[in-house]
Amino acid sequence: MPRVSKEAKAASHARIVKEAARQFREKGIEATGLAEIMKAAGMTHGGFYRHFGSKEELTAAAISLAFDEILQRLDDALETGDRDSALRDFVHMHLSEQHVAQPGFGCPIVALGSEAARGSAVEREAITRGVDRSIERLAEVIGGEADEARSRASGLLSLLVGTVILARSAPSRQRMEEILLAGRRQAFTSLGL
Amino acid sequence: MPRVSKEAKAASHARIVKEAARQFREKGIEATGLAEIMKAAGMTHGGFYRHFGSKEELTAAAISLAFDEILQRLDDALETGDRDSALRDFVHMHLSEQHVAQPGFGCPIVALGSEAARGSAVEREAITRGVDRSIERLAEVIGGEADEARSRASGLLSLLVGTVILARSAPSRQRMEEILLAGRRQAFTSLGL
DNA sequence: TGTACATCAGTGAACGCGCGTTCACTGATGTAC
DNA sequence: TGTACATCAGTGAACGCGCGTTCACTGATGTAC
Repeated sequence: MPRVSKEAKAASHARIVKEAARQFREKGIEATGLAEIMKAAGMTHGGFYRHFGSKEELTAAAISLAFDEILQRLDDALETGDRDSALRDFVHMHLSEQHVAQPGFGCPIVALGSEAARGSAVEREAITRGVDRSIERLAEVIGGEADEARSRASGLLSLLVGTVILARSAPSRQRMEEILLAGRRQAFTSLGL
Repeated sequence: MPRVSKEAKAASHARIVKEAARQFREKGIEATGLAEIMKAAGMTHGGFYRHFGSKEELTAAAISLAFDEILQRLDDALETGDRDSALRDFVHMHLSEQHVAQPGFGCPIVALGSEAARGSAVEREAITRGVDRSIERLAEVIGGEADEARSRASGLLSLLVGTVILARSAPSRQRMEEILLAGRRQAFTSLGL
């Protein structure tokens, strides 16, 4: 069948990164094989190295994509409402049962933070960069004096990340809801919403 | 050389779990080999199965030990001071540069939460049990009306866990300190300390 | 208390498996004329 | 515009490595008499 057009290659490339971003968040980086990702992208594993030099490189790209997706949601919320309602929506989205149940489409810090921080330089840079972008963007939305805004953004993000990790480790649905509710309460209180 | 006395076996067993608890938190569960753990415990890998039926079993034991250690620190803080100073100490300990720099001796939720939640049933139970114990113990220390105390405990733990994850993903020492400071501020504010 | 024997903690080699990576190959695409 | 040829995206088999697990073996420990 091969070779394939430039456009088809670009589409393949995008599918690989997209599937990687989903599967890494779902099962972890080490636990996900390149063959599984390539299969989900509709190819066999041999072609992988026409797109990436190593699994590490793909991991970095996948982490970056995951941050793009989640920050896009904040921007989307900002377009449909004012600052306060956007922040409220973002908190509700982050601290929802759906987010807890679907790690593959959720926050990369929650799903991959610990693992990526232990990874290679490119992987660490990708998560580091994403955390920095997230705090910066949240601080812009929160507004007010710069240092104060960054501090509140950092505290909010910490709370959101930690709450989802705890919720995913809850022993029952009831406990999970309790943890999410506590996180929402504290988030809204600290934001003054 | 073998066989070895009952006491010596118990000591070996304890060393294996202790080394596992440290190395798993440092490098992750999957990334740590049984041979490395056994070597650090002063043995060769072959003897492992005289102590555990599988790596999963060791993982569960190591996670439980890690929770014992960290909850002990809260109890220690309580013995040397009143409730408020114990909570302050616990927050300062959790949100310190030392904790960020030494995952091997730190919070198992931060280091292993995501990975363990994706693991086998025994691994999930260990992390789940630990999260539950932590919230319960913190709620006791916070005191007051039960549901309110649990909610505050849950929110506090979420914040502590998320802050350390973010701090470990910071791009520089300065950013790390900024994240820790923001976490401390928010923790003390929400506790009214 | 001493002796004979079974047990079993720990050793070190080996097994089997899955994984990341490599490679020869195919044939459609892109390019040079 | 058409033709000849080089390129290279994707295939599928193979390689090498590390890991969890197994196993035959050793010899000190624990036990039964």
